[in-house]
Amino acid sequence: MREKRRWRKTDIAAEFSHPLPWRKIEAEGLDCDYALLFSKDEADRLFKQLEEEVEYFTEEKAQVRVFGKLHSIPRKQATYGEPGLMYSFSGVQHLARPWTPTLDYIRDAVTEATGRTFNFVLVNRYKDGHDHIGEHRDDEKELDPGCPIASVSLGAARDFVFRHREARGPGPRRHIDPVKLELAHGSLLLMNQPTNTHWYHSLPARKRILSPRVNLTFRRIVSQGQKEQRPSQ
DNA sequence: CTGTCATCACTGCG
DNA sequence: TCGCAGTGATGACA
Repeated sequence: MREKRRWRKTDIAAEFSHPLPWRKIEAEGLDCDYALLFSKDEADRLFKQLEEEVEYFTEEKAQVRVFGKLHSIPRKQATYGEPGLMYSFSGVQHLARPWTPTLDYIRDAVTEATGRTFNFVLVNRYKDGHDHIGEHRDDEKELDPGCPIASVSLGAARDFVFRHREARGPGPRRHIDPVKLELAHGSLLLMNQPTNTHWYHSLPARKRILSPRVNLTFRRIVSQGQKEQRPSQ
């Protein structure tokens, strides 16, 4: 959540009529805020609507080469946002589709709750507990470094794990306990700076989970033009 | 142009 | 069922 901001009447009305009980999640270099954004009934409705609306990348666009072998990614992905926005991950550039009504609605609810605006969302669908994502950071260079990433969870609750970059891999430099939490149906997790520079996160497989989860990570992408604005000699 | 660095998901265990 | 170690070709960047 942003501390300093200009208050508007609509903000104040929203804050005092529906104050969200935020849980602060902190560790060395990690700063997150977690809250239940939607009631179960509303989250159920939004999940169903997204299952009808969202068009995911086809299998061939969702292949990645890892250690010399091609694999289909163990989940489905889609990107939506302002017309013309491009986003690159896993070495592939994707063009954002225009906002759907439900993504529009959820984006506005996140803005209402956080005072932040977003121009892009990455949708990840995990069809069951076999689908997962490995440790990574959301550190794409086109992201606005001052804007948190807002992660909305709908569907099956899943474990979520943060690990410090110096406490992972063979021969970790330091021992730092991982930070684990469960992302509930209808929840919102804000990942504030500098979380994504020091901590990797993953959604590990949970083979007893049989139902799908849809995750929306709202981001602010800085346009190419803005990025190139820097003082010249 | 060249070297360095980070990356992604699977298999094969324990 | 979970999680760790080990597996490298590719692109970004200085």
